[in-house]
Amino acid sequence: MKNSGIPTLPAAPAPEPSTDSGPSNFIKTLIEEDLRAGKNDGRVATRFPPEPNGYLHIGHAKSICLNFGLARDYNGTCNLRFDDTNPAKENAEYVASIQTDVRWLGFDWEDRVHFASDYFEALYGYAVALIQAGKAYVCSLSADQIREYRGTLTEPGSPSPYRNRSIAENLDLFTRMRAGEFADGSHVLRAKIDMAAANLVLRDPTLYRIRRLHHHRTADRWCIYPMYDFTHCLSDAIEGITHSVCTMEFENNRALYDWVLDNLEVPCHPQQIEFARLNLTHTVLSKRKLIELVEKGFVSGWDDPRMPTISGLRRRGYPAEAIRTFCERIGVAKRESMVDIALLEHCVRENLNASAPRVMGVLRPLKVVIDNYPEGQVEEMTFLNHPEYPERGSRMVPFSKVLYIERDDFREEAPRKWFRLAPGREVRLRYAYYVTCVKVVKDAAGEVVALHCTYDPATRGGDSPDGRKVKGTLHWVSAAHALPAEVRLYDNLFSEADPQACADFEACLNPRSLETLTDSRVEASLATAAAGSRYQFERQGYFCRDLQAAGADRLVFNRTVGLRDSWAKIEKAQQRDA
RNA sequence: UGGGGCGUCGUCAAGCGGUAAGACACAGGAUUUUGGUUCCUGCAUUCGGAGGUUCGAAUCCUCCCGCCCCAGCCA
Repeated sequence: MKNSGIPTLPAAPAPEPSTDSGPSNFIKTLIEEDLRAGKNDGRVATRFPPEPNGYLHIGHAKSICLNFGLARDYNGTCNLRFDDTNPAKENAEYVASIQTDVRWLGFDWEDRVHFASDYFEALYGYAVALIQAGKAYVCSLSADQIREYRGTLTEPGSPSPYRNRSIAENLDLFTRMRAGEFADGSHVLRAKIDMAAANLVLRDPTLYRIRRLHHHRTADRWCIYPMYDFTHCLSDAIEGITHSVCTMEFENNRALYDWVLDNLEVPCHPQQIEFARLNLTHTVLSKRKLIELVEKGFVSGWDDPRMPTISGLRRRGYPAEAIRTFCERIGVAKRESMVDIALLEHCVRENLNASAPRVMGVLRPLKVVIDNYPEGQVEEMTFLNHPEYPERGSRMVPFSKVLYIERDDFREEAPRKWFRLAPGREVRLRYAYYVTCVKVVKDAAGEVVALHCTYDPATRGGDSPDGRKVKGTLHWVSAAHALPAEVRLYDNLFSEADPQACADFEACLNPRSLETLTDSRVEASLATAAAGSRYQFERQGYFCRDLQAAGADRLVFNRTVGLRDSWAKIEKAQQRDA
């Protein structure tokens, strides 16, 4: 620092702890306490345990960022584990998509992909051990009867008539369950805990059920499948997980998680910690609802750019880094919350503003003829790829007599504070010339079909030597040089902030969530845009070349998110005041 | 009328007995060849409510109120 002669300031305060691991939260606090107490030999091991029964969404991203983030922050590990104990709902397509999505989000499980189904044999052994300890029994009540015996929230349950079968009989029955001697649903294995427990989860929970279903990994080797509560805690213990992070709805299940581990000889006893799942305005994040949107055709598929799925957001053009930033900013706590989707969009704009090259795209073209521009002349104008970073270079864009500008940039009758084009008004064409509107051409229906302007040759590049100021700057494209493109404008899937609260959630769907523009024009440099590459169409928003349509004969761009639009706000306020 | 959890700005969220961080949103203003970006400024005398303890309470105690989860052979 140069000596400015300014008196020395008091010593600077100690630097804040490094922030690159993100803000703290109650889980980090807890882990730090464990570390200080020397628990788990200072080891931190987490896991992300999806059930492969659907595509991952932004809510899962919160959990992924949390679990992998914890491992990163404390020099630990995070496993990817598929909780695949219910073959009725799970399949290999989901397994594949989940791996793609976690990787795309930027996380690496190295060689630690696991499947609960890999533990089926071990789990069976644990079940046998429980039976031998007199802590589990085969129950031959029907599902309906089990429910009746369970009691209610306020009344205790009553013991199953099979509760006191001998260990030998239980062992025999359980062996035969595995051997396929019994029909589906005829018997289950239950833990013998307490039918009067205030926590319903502890009223002799089912551990195994008979299901003759083909499993995507174990094929037809098993006809009995373990339940979540039995599987999850043991899988955690087998993998040496230290902190088993899950969402709040599993809080009641923690008692059972602990019971199983306390009543079996296991390598370790991980700690289950619950946090609140993410809710986002104007969308739904329940797998059931998401599946419904796909199956009823309200969207084109799991990766429809309107979907809150990772694959949808990816196709929409959301950078993985922006999603990670979002997950960091929303924090981690236990209270139920509803995050404004505006925060997600903010993170996306913030990321794209810095990274996306600027480009010209006219969404709804309006023809403009420059009357005093020489017929047949073409000038190459210099456009900056990113005005804030001149080092990112520039490119040449052709200018000619016939151009397209945005329809929205012209008004026959200029409202108050209108900076854009109107009859007699002068504006700047970005990086080109000042032009003045001298004539409006309409068709028989009175629709404006073209504009005639004059240009000021002295303003080449967009600056006027006489210091004359112009308030509006418009983007444009040369009619003869631009490329036709299809542009898809996306908006919130639901018009209501909380679609869950809608009596009929289908009625809350936003009818304008997708608008397809088939006659847009983009600058020629976009011809070679890679699938998935992102640009800012100046003054419009951020767009991404569609992943699916990239191979087609025409250019297709998806609007990731629009730019903030303060003119829209001004106009809205004017209408309100009127 | 059972058990578990949660109530701090419009929305998230710090705070852990010493006198309410931050972000988004919103509202002003400055700069601007994107009405973008950036930059200033404003935005909870009060922490669900009522009592109490204390020199001092969002933080401790008591009672009350509200919201969420649990009665799958789902996860």
